[in-house]
Amino acid sequence: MLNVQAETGAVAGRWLPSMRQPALKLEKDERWSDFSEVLNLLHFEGHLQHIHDNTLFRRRRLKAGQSALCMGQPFDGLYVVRLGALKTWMTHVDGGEHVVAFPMKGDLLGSDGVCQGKYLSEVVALTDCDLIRIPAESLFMPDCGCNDLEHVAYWAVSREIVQEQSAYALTYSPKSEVRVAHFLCIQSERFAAMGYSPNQFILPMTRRDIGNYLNVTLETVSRAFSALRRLGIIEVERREVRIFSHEALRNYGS
Amino acid sequence: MLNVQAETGAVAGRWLPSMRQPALKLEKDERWSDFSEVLNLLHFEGHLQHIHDNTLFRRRRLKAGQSALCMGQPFDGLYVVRLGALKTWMTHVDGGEHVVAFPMKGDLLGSDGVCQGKYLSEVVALTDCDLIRIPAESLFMPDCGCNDLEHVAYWAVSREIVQEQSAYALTYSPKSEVRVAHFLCIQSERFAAMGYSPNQFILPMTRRDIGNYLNVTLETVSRAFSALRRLGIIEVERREVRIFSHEALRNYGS
DNA sequence: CGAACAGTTGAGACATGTCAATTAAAGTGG
DNA sequence: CCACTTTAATTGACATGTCTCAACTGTTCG
Repeated sequence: MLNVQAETGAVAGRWLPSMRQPALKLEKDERWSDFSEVLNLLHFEGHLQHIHDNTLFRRRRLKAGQSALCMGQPFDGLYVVRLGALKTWMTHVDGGEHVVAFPMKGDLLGSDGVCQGKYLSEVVALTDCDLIRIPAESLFMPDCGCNDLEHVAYWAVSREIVQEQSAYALTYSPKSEVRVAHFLCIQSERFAAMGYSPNQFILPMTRRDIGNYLNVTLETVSRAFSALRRLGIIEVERREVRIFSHEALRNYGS
Repeated sequence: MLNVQAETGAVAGRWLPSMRQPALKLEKDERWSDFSEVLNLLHFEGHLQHIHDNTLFRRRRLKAGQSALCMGQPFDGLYVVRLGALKTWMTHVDGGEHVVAFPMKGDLLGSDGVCQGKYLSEVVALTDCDLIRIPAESLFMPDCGCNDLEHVAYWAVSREIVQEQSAYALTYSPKSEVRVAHFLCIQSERFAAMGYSPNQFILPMTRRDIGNYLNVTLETVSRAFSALRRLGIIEVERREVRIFSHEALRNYGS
């Protein structure tokens, strides 16, 4: 029998009546993901106890513009991005929007919700998205033995630290053009890591979002794009970006 | 018998020969901390299975200027600051120093080392320090049942995410004086959380460190301090800071 | 006492923010 | 299907904040 303990009672109840159907069909059901898919998405390479865990996780579809997580909402689990692009941000005291990250396929959402039991940032879908929910109940189960899931979550949250530090370091460069160049480098690498082309991609976010991420105004971002275009390093037409020289982009400003 | 499995074989071996001494004396030994002290330092308030865990953790003393963790070193555990102040930084591609955090009493070190098995930032002691080591071996023990320690680590690493996001948001404000004012606010709150006076404290870091943290030059930090002093909001004499109006400091620039 | 370092302050250059005008694209309602 | 509005993006002119370079002071440490 398939293990559905990871899902909430209410949702599991909706599925149980059709349990007579063969398991094979369930595995093809697009509304569920299994443990191994989560591990693949996260690129987890550590060692686990119960390698073939049958736990299933419910997916959650989002339309572009829909909110994935809201600040202050009680923590109900972590989410792994299966498809799409999102924006994590916090509202500054003066009302300004501070963009923390642009989560994409394989990234983790909600890791700031563990320690206080509520989410501390807003997450919105920039494109249509598909998330996998790792319910809070299954993250820490006192009555079970070794918990692979908590171990993976621990590892993934630690990885978030690293990514955030990198992003933080991104805003270090004194010149805005260098920051934008570095931003494009990282976006390119992320698309490559997801299996897409690193030379040509479509940015899911606006100039304003990039500005709020790099801590500059949207006009400065736009001017930086234009400057890089004039130098022949990139081609940019609205959201579409083509990189001619990764080398020049990486070494720009140094 | 006291549980020393959390310590490495080599270090435990150095202790074992004196095991005939009464346990009471061991508890008073300043080189060790127990689980409950770690929980108190972290301000952990969640629920655990084995509330009275006798695991002991070895402390590590550092003189001001000594390195606590080095980038690239293999991950050997997490550290909880018991005393003192430190600086976490990463070297930027152009050789510049990007300060990530100023860990103090109750803060966690090394959380960026979990996912790749090596530390990704440098940590140096700004003052004499006392750290508590949570060894990597004890963080994930496959052969034991429920692992409270991993659960606490998971929680603490998540808290790091939040603190880093806050710090990140700190560099949001366009004006450097506002950033410095906000920085002083947060330092004040942290001293208060550690049981010290929020109105008067001594900064453990240089103007350059603050600048590398807030992404401005040291001269700009100095000028911002002077400006806040002229406004009568603070008094500052080298590292000594006295805050006259938390209200004015918090609302400065808005 | 001299050397190195931390910190303050000033003057000028330069980068970025602000405000504004313009264009293109996308969504809205008759 | 077509005005109409809204939003995203680009670009220019100007004001301003910050960086750079520099001089100077006070402290700490050999």
